[in-house]
Formats: sequence, C-alpha cells, structure tokens
Amino acid sequence: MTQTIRIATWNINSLRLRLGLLGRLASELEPDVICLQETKVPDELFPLEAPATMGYPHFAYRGMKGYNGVAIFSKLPLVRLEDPPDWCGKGDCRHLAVRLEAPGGGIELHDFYVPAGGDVPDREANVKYGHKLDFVSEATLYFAGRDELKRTVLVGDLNIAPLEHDVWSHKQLLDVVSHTPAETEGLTAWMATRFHDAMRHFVPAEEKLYTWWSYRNKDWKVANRGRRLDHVWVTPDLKPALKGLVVHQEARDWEKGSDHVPVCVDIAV
DNA sequence: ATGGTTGAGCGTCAA
Repeated sequence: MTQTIRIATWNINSLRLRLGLLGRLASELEPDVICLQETKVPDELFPLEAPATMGYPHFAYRGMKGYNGVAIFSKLPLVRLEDPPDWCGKGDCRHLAVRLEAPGGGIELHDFYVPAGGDVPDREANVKYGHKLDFVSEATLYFAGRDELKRTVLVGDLNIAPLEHDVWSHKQLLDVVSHTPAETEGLTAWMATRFHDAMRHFVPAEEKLYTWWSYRNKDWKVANRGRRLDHVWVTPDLKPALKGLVVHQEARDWEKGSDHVPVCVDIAV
C-alpha cells in the first residue's frame, strides 16, 4: 500500500516573523510534510501551538538564539532520530532527521541547513568557507558509511548551486561562494554517496532552475539572477516513486517574503 | 571593486 505524499522544503528566514506565510504555504500547496531552515528561534521560544493550528499535529524542531535552526511539520506520525553526528562539533542546529510513518513503511527524512560560507572563497582568508567545505565533507563521509540506506529523502538549503544552469551565469559565479568548483565538487560527491537529484529528475540540466533570489536586487523578477540553493534528494529505490515537482516561484513576491521559495516533491510512499 | 537588503535583537553578526 502506498500513497503519494508531498514533501516541502523552505528556508523561511525566521519562523516567528513568517508564521502567516507558512500558513499560506500550507493552504495553497497542501504539503504533507514541511521541512524548514533558518527558523531563527531558540527551542524555549518555539511556537508550540502553530503546527497543529496549520494542520500538522506531528513536529520536531531544533533551534538556537539568533541564527540557524531547523524544524519539520508533518501530517504523518514521525519519530525523531537522535543518531546523526554533530557536524564539525559545533552543535549549531543545522540538521534534523526523523522517521516518517508512511503507508508503505518508514521513510527516513533529513532536513539540512548547510553553512552559507561567507563572502571570500578561500579557506585561509575566511574560516566560514572552510567550515562549509568541512561540513559537506563530513556529511559525505557519514552517508558513504551508512549501509543499506533505503527509503530516504534528504532536503534542505544546501547553499550550493551545483550545475551550470543552477545559476544565472556560470562564468560570472565561478568565484562566488555557492558555485565555486570546490563547493560544487563537494556537493556532487555527497550526492553520489547515495542519492538521486529529485528536482533535476523533472527539469533537464540544460534548463535554468532557481530557488533563491537575493534581497539585494530591487526587481528580482526582471534581473532574474537566481540560484538553485535548495535541494531534494532521494535514494535510488525511491526514483520510480517520484511523481511531481513544484518550485513555488510566486512566493518570492509574497509580502515580506523569504529570499528562498518553497520547493515541493510528490513521492508515492 | 563595491554596494545593495533582511533578520535577530541590541553588539553587530550572519546571510
């Protein structure tokens, strides 16, 4: 027995500020599961009543003061997985993993917020860039070491646009953090440990595909200088289960919106 | 090469 469920991922850039927009995402796109990044809310201030109010009785969250933070809202029952490593030993709330109780059996779901990496693409000059590369390397080793990984979905703001057409200008962004060769090679190696790119499953690599447009651009739609920083990956056993993709570009025009837009993938699980 | 904008929460830091 399977059922097609919709999993959304969204860098919300403050959960408390955008609770209304999250409700709008819930009612307009009706995801069964919503994975959030940059919730920017410490656990003691998490709005505990919000998930159920929006129709998500099951949820998990991991936040800290000021920065980072991840959360998962779900219509399906879930169990939080406590095993994954503390990436780079920082305890900085960039990863949450759960097991979803889907009709066809358990689904392992990982919600990641990879470090942005600062401005200068040089390990020596910029420790944030080194942290980003180390985070990706650690994640690669972790998933490479997982035996028998099946029925697993990995989503999140991975802060890297790996393909030429994941950015508005491949040439102009080769030295810009998010699209440097060290980052794109690192992300490709991570994905190659286990995963299939569920977004590019639906959109050919030759077509432009973006999920983020900078706040620093007056008219984001006219300039259209976007990047695909948000991702959905699945293990190969779920490849035949992929049913659809929605990149909700309209959300970039929502009043006081995030600079990232929600991405949904429909999977028969 | 630079500046442009946003959020958390009060200093600037992070993105």
